[in-house]
Amino acid sequence: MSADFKPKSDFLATLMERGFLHQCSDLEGVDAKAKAGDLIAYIGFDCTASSLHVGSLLPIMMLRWLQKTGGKPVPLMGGGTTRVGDPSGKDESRKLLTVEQIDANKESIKQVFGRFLTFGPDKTDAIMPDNAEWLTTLNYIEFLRDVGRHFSVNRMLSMDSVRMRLERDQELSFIEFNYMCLQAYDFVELNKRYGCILQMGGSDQWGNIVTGIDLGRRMGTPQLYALTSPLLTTASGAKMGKTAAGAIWLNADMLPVYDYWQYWRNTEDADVGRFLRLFTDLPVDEIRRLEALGGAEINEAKKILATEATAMVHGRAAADAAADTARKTFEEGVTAASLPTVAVAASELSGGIGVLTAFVKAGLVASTGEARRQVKGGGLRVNDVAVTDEKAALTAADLADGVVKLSLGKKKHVLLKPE
RNA sequence: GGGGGAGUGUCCCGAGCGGCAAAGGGGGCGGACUGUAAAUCCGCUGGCUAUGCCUUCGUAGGUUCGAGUCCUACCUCCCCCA
Repeated sequence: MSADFKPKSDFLATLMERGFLHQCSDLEGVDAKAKAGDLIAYIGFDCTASSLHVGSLLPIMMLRWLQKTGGKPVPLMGGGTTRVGDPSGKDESRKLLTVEQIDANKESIKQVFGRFLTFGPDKTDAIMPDNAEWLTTLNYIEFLRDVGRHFSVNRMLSMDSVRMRLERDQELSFIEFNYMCLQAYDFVELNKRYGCILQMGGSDQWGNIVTGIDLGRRMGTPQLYALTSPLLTTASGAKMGKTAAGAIWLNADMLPVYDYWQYWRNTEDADVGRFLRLFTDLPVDEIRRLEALGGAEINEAKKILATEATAMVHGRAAADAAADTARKTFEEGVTAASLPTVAVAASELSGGIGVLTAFVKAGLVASTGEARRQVKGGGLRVNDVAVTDEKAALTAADLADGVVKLSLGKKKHVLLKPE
């Protein structure tokens, strides 16, 4: 887009320099607001799971930079919209979450934001409203009269998200058609309540955000703005944050810190520079130096990426510990006590556990059948010795320093600890 | 309302004469090669108390020694006509 635009504000300068900017409704308008120091911006987050995952990291980082450059970040919890259920996944028979589940998820998600943003009562302190506050009390008739009349169905039909569905003859439910109305209304409500003038989000949110701006104009808010970030994929085209083992969760109780560190450590060469810019606070000059490293030296950059990104979510100490565990495990071949640990009953171990079962217990494989196949392929190791006999049993004799080290492939290790 | 078509291995796409744990991809996982990368090559990709047993092809019945495959009803989606 406007590559020739020269931002005057630190906020936009940072976003552009680090690769966060995909589209903006009015660069100069946002720039002026940011420069003046009264930019209040929000991003909405779903409460469908009890943790956010790596996919949400990019928007969170945008809020972080906003705060660092003098703006006020507003992460909005979708407590209300989640009750309706985002219908975008096509024939995903979406199970409606109970209100209790949503509230529990919300509480769990909140913790993560504390790592990235400073909350409080001051001007640039973050606040975290929940759209349930205003959505759940809406009256249908009133909503139609006050808000619904401002929506032009003609215009909504012309929007990409809708048009593509219609052109492909795919089902578009009424509720989904309404989703953008609710989101647009959020924007207006946040403006009235908190003076929020900018909504950010992924590039897929563009249409919804612009609809909010439009609604705002009709309902008499000041000029509102939209800003989106690019859709993130790895250099090989895979979606960020999903692996076969599951999503890369941000909460430590859903994914061990060590595994989180490993996720970043295994970044593809071609992504290192981009990810350093997006997911760490390192100065851009430093990143330029790191991404220029060639051959095996790029691994140093990956370790820095992993540690910095992990420190952001889990704290510096935990990140250093993960880095240290990795160094011992991979570079020195030593069993580090801080590898992810799974407890087993001591009595069970003394009686002997089948190797296959042990690997299932450790969570390294999903079933004994899979374990069996991995044995055939030479993928399982106990205390760094390949498993060849699937009928073998683990006993107390296999304990080394009080634990049994189980490995799947070269990278995944779990310690089995009797208790 | 009438006519036509479709729903397959719980990641996705997709073949499937009445003998089917079900072709082929993609994705994923393991192995080799490397640098814990990419690319490439090879293997695996329903479950279990495992030379056998159990569960899978929209749902429920039926025909048959035997049904993903044939019949009936129902559900959902798509197309054409009204």
